[in-house]
Amino acid sequence: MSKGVAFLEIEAKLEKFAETAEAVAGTTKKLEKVAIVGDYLQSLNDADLTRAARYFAGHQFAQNDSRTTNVGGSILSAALSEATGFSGDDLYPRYVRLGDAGEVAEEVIKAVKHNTPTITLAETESLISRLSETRGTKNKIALLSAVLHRATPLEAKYLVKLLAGDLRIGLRESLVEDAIARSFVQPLEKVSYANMLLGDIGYTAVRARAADLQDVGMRLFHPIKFMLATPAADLTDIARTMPDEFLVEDKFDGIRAQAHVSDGRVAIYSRTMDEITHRFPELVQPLLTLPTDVIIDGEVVPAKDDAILPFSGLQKRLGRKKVGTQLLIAIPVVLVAYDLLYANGRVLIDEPLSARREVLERLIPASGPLRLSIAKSFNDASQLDNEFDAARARGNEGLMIKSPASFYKPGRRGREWMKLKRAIATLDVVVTAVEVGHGKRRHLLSDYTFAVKRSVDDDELLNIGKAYSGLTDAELAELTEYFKQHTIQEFGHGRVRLVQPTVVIEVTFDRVQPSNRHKSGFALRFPRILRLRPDKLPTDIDTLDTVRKLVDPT
DNA sequence: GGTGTCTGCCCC
DNA sequence: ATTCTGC
DNA sequence: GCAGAATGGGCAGACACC
Repeated sequence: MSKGVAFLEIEAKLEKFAETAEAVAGTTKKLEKVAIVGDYLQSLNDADLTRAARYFAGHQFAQNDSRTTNVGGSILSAALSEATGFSGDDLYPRYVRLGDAGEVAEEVIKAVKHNTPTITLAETESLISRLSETRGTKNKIALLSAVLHRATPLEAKYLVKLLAGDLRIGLRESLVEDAIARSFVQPLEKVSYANMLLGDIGYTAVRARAADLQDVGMRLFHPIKFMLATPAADLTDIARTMPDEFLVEDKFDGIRAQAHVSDGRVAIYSRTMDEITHRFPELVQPLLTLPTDVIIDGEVVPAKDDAILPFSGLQKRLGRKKVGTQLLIAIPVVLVAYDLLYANGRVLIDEPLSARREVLERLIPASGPLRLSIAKSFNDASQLDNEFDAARARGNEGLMIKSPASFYKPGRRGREWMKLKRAIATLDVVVTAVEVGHGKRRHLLSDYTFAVKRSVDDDELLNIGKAYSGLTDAELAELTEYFKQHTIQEFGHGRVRLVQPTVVIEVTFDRVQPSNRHKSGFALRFPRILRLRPDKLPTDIDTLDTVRKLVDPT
């Protein structure tokens, strides 16, 4: 409880949280959002401050808490149905119209109930916690519907949004940090640094209010955020951004990993700062043999000796509770180390990359299960074409280009690090089905399923992927009208439409994989739309044979 | 026991 | 992951 | 330049249902 502030001891209501969220959603101005959230947070006692800060950041639990509710659209809809008497068939068209499960909940609760606000943030926390403990879909539905039964429209709206995993009010964790910093008069950098290391925006808020952020420093086994790279458009983009001399490494297609080693203990963290050590047991021993305590940044890559294996193999080791011996033999992994954030009792992130690498290179061997990423110095971006091809020939994805002067900026995506990837090809395809979007795209048919044709003389269309990204809002709006007029058949109350196959688009992707997802027997990795091709007829599109030639060996 | 559906601050 | 948009 | 929003595919695990 906060010190000597008795009037704050009243239990916070979900209704008030929801009203505040509505006010945040009501403006697009960040400073206004931050002020609204900040004012509200100040009015809460410590326990509720913890909860509200988490919920505003869109989290059900603290980041360092690995629990999940395993509640999604299906359970939310069933619980809402049970609480209101509306059938799934009543709810579905509303979802299509409103594009947000929370808004559906608000609308139907308003229609059938006249509850007064009773739900507290404490109860909200307990509901979420019980949902994570409850086994069985039916039990989860019963638990949730009992709460929705006595909820006001606004309470239901934000309960559902929270459980759906996204508030959609134009507020992310970084703005919550900003609100905490401003309202408790602490430097923003200190707040976000503390949040990262504490792994809980809620506890961070409490510490910020108590002006107790000074001794939150980097510690082993508290992961820090990863520095990210900006995609390079082309080589001139690199040339104009990088200094005269820059470092170039292969870009590995694996899992980004941060390894902490100290005192006979090893922990490996993923980009979302979850501990993933148990999935890669073969890396523990090599890390333990290091002569000093370290925090290493690198990539877990599937590899047999020097040969890099495809990413698809590695996926079989993800999300697994136990990795069996067979899998360990079939898909061995190595940790390719490319940065060093801590060593010999010293924090290195505020030293230039060149200095960090110097220490790293003395520490890590060139080969074996723990190996060094080779960094070459270049002064001419035009030489990167060859280097790129060489990286691809080695089984890697492309190149990373880094300024040797760059400090390690946790959580930042700057231009001091760039990544170069290249699409292997593009395909001309025809749109066969469209779907409505969500949130602010709820009025648009924004999601396109597309097909190639079976062969040069067989026009049978075979779906191969889905994409939305790449088109502007204006193009989406225009296509929405067009597709409404060229719909063959509607499904799911207009959520999905089969359309006349007339719109040709050019799509790109990182690779083609065999898959059962689509009728073609293939799927695309990272599909995106390059442009509309009004100059092409549906009969001009690419064929399954073309696709086959692009398939990655797996 | 086999199969299909839903879920994940999943991983990319 | 990628991409577009508003600030 | 940054943050936010909305979107893709594949995988294992947990369940419901047969």
